[in-house]
Amino acid sequence: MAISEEKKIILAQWLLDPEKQQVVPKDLPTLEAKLKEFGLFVIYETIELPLAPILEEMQKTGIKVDVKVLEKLSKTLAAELNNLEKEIYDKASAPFNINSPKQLSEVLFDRLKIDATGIPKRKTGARSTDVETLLKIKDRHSVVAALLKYRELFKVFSTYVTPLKEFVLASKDGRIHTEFLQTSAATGRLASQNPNLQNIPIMSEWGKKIREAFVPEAGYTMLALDYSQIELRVLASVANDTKMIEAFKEGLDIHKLTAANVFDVPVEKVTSEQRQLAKTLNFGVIYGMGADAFAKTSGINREEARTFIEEYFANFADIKRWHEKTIAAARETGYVENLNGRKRWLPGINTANRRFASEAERAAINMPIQSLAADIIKLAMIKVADWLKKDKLTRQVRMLLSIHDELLFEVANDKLKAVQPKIQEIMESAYTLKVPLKVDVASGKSWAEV
DNA sequence: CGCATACGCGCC
DNA sequence: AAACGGCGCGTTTGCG
Repeated sequence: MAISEEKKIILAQWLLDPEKQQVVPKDLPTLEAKLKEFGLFVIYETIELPLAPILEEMQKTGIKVDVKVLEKLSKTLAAELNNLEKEIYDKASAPFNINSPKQLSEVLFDRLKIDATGIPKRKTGARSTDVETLLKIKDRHSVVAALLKYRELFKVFSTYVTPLKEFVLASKDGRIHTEFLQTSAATGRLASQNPNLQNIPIMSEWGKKIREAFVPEAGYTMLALDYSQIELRVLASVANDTKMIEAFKEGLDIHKLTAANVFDVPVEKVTSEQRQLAKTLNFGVIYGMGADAFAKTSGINREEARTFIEEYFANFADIKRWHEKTIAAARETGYVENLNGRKRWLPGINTANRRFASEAERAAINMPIQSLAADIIKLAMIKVADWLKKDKLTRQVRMLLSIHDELLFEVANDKLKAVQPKIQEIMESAYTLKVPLKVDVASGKSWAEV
């Protein structure tokens, strides 16, 4: 499948400047010369160009949705929301627009006189009404529990159930055809829109119910393969951290090992609380998290948070050095890049405004990790698609979705047993890091089951 | 009336 | 008080 010149131009322009900070050439020959000059031609030719027709094919394929499941869900939610609405008006002694944060904050803090001390202000000065705030004041008024429930259900109803129903009905073939965006994320990740199928709920009980609506075609089975801790593996490899590399090579529980190091206890003595804290630390390091954010998400005070972070960097010294090196390089050049040369310009990195500079520093830390993980899954998609074509399996195995570290397929039932380990193998060998890549596999009769 | 913004929230 | 990276999207609200 040929790629239009127009599409090539857009891809090239995006690689040269993912956030359109600069003026980039408009004609392909000049663009390709520029790509070579900036070391971007290889990912252009070996990743982005081959990926484009694969994404087109996935969009055309779509994913089957059982509308009846959604319709049933819709009715249940509508009824429940109706009850909650009445209960909230009753407890607030007056009707108001629950979906308006402005009106809600007035009801809670002015009319019902709930104590607003310690409640964060939004940038407009309004008192926050987000979930975190509501949880804080849950014990102070009985309306709050109903509000939390309402928020959760309304989100599911308005963002997922209703629009998804519309999309299936509009498509005529019983399938939803999302659009994959190849040039919208500054890190090189894919995005999905109309509808976004990369943010379908999974955590809540309602998430499972929604995912039950995503089903394979008759005679096929859903197959999901996801990279286990890919970003942490990329971090270990990119920062060349001896201790973390060793842990992944040995197949150890990385969060438990982190806890053992940070809390200076034997691995077998690590408590579940310590492991959870270590897990937050590990993720925080990928995002360039500071002590305040860590304290907040872990429910500890700032001093403890500082101590733990210090302890973390004392143990994973190579990661600390990599952070410093990465930020220094970004200040020097004005951009960061991953191992494959993919770049992101950071205009804020040298500004005097600490807020913007810190924001750029966190992006600088995150980009080489997130973007290499994105490259790896893109390469895996290309290799899987090549294999399917070579083995004439394109009818029996359909790639449906790519969700950052996960690939979803529908596979003809009689091919499942053979195909599953093959795709797993392709994904695990798609890229060579200093640690092994691990892929978890699951299959089932709906997206909920995988 | 359409559009941009603020707020809030789902996912990785 | 906030400052944890990357997205897309629904509703409300203010503006032209």
